[in-house]
Amino acid sequence: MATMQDVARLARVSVSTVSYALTGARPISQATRAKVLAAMAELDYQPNAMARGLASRRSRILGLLLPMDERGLGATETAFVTGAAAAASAAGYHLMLSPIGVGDLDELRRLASQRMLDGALLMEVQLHDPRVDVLRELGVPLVLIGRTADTDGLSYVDIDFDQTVRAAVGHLVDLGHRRIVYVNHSADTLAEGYGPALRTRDAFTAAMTGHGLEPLMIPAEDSAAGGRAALATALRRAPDLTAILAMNESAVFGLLGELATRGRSVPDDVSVVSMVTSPQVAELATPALTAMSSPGSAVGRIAIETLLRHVDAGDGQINQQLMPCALEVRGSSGPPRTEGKPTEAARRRAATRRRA
Amino acid sequence: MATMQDVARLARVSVSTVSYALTGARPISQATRAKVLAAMAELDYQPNAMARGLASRRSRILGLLLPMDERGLGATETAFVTGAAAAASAAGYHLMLSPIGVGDLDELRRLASQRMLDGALLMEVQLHDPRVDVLRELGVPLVLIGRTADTDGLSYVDIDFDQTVRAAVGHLVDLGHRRIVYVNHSADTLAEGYGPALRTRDAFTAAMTGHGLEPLMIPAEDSAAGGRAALATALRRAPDLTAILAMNESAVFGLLGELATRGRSVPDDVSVVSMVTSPQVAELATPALTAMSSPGSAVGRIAIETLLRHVDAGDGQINQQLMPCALEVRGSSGPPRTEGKPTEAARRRAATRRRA
DNA sequence: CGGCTCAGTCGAAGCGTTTCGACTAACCGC
DNA sequence: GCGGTTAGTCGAAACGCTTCGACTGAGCCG
Repeated sequence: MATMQDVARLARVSVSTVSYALTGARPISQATRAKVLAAMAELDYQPNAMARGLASRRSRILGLLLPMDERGLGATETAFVTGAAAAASAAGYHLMLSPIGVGDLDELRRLASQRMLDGALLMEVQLHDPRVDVLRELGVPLVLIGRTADTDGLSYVDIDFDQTVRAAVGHLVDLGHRRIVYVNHSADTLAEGYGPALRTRDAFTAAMTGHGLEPLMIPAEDSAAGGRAALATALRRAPDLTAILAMNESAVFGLLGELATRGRSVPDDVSVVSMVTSPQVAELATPALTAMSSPGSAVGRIAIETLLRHVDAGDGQINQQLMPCALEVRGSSGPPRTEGKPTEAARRRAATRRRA
Repeated sequence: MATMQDVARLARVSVSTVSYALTGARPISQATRAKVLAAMAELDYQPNAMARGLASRRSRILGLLLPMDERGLGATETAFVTGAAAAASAAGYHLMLSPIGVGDLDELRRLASQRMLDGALLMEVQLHDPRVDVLRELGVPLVLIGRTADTDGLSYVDIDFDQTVRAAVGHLVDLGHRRIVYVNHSADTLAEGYGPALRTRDAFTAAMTGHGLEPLMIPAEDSAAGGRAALATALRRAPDLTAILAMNESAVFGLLGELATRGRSVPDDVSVVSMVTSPQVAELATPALTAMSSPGSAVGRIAIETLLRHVDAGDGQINQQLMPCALEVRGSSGPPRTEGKPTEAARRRAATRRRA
C-alpha cells in the first residue's frame, strides 16, 4: 500500500506538497500538480483514512442513528436512507449505521466521544429525544429526520403532516364523505411521544373541525391484527362511517382484509386513504390504495446536505424543512354510496368484471 | 476532550501503561490498573478512534455492502441487518453502510484501499459477484450473506433454499396437491444470475420431479402488477392448478388480489405458500399466508461472528452455513377442493362467517 | 530601485494511539 | 547463590497524514 511518502519521492517533491496538491489547501503550480497526480496514478495511491482523520480531526464519517425494531424498514424509511447514502457518498463522506434508539444513550455517548463522527443524522425522532441533548453536549453537529417538540436551533427535514392530513381529508370531503375515521399508530406509540402520530392526530382534528365534521381517531397496533381490531372498533363507534384515513401502513392491510371479510366493498361501501405511503406499497393492496405519497429519497438527501453545511461551516444556519406528500388517487377511494344509485366506481368495477 | 496523556499524567504512570491497561496487551498490576481506570473515569476518557486506528492498523469498522434499490428492504433483509448491527456492536465494532452493488466497483476499490474497513459483509450477492474479487485482491476479509456460484475459500451464511423449497412442496403434496406452480422472481433477475431465484428454480424442479410431478415455473416482476400478470400466465398454462408457491414477496400480494378479483378463493380453490417470508409480512395478507419463515437476525449475527473470526485470526477457517426456513402453516393453504364435498377449510370458514 | 505582496514549495511539528525493546525486581529450580 | 524466567513498567519510535511557519523568487507600485 503506497503512502504519501512514496508519492512524494516518486514525484520529487515534499510530502506537504503532495498533500496540498491533493486537498487544494494551498496553491500548487500546474506542473507540480501534474507530476504529483501522475505519481499517485502510477502507485495506485489512496490516502489512508485513519491517518487523514487523525491529522485533520475530521473522520468524514456521518452517523446514521436509526433504531431498528423487528418490524423492518418500510419503503418510506428505506428511501430516506438511500437518499442519505447517495448524498453522503457524492460528497465524499461515509455513513456509519448505528441502530441507536433513545434507549442506548451510553452507547451513543461512547460513539460520539470517540471522535469518529463528524455529524449525525437522527431518524425515528421522538418529541422529547434525549439523543439530541447528548449530541449537542458533545458538540456533534446533527440534523433530524422528523422533529422534536422544541426545534429551537435544530435543523430538520420532516414530512409536512399538517398539509398531508389536510389534503387527504380534503380529498375525501370533496368526494362527499362526512363520516371519516382516522386510524393512527398504537396508543403506546402515542403515549411514547412519537411525533408523526401526535401531529397527524392534531392535524386531523383541525381539518375535520374546519370542515364542520366530527373527528374520530382510533389507535391501532402496527400489525394486520391491529388493523382488524381497529376496524371493529371504528364500526362500533361510527357505524355510519364511509371513509377511513390510515396512518399505519401495517394496519391498513388488516383493515382491508377485515373489510373484505365483512363483505364491505372498497371503495363503494368504505373509502380508504393511506398516509405517507410509497407507490410500491400502495400498489400491493387490492384495490390499490389511494395514498399520500411520501417524498422519498429527497428527504435523506436534503438532510445530509444540511448536515454537511453544519459540519463544514461550523454550524451554518439552521434549516427547517417540511416536505409535502402528494395525493395519488388509486382505486381505494371514491364517492360514498348514495341510496339507490350505484357509484361511478361501482359501475367501473362491474364493467371490469364483465370483461374478465 | 481528554487524551491518553492526560490520563497518564493524572494516574502518574506512562502513556504506554495506560494503553496496556486499556487493551490488556501486556500484564498490568491490579493497583496500577485501578489507578488508571480511576483516572479515566474522572476525565471521562474515551480513546480516539482515528488515532487508535492509525496506530493499530485496525479501524474496528466493518463494511456492510448493501445495494439498495427503490424497492426498499424487506423484513427479511432488515432482520439480517439488525442481527449484524447487534453482533458488531456487541464485539465493539462499527458498521459502515455502503450501498455498493456490483455496479460501483471503483467506489468499492476506493473504500477498501483507504484502509477504512477491517472486513466486509456482502449482501445481495450474485452468482458471479465481482465485489468478491475486488475485496480479495485488496486483502479485505469478507463474508457473504447469500453465496456465489463458486464458493471455494469463501465463508457465507445463506438460506437453505433446497430444504425450504422441499419443505414447501412437501407441505402442498401432503395436502393432496398435484398441480403446483412456482412463481419466481423476474426473468431479468434470473438472467442477472440472482442466486436465490436460480437455486429455488432448480430445487423446485428437483422436488416436483421427485414426487413424480411436473414442475412449472413462472417468473414475475417484483410488484403487485407482476403478481397479477403471473397469475394470468399460470392459469393459462396450467388451468387445473390447485396450488401456488411464491418466492416473490411483492408479487404474492398482487397474486392474491387477482385471485380474489377472479373469484377464486384461497385456500379452497387455490392454496398459496410464500417462501422466505417474515411472520409480520405473512400476517398482512388475507388470509394470512402459510409461509417458509426466514431465519431472521441469526443470519446477520452469524455472518458478523464469522467475519470477526477472519479479521482477528488472519483468515481463520472457512465457515459455510445454510440456515433452514421453518414451515408456518396459516390460512392460505389447505387441501385441494374435491368434487362434491367441501374441504375442511371451507367448512371452517363457513362456520366463522355464521358467527360473525 | 527599495520595499511589498504573493504564488509556490519545503521542513518539521503535531494528531493520539499502539507496540517494541529495554530495564528492574521478584521468583524459580537446583 | 546463580542463570533464567516472568510480571510490571517506561521511553521512544512508529502510524500516515495535515498544517503552520518560513523561505525563495518574481511581479508590482510609486
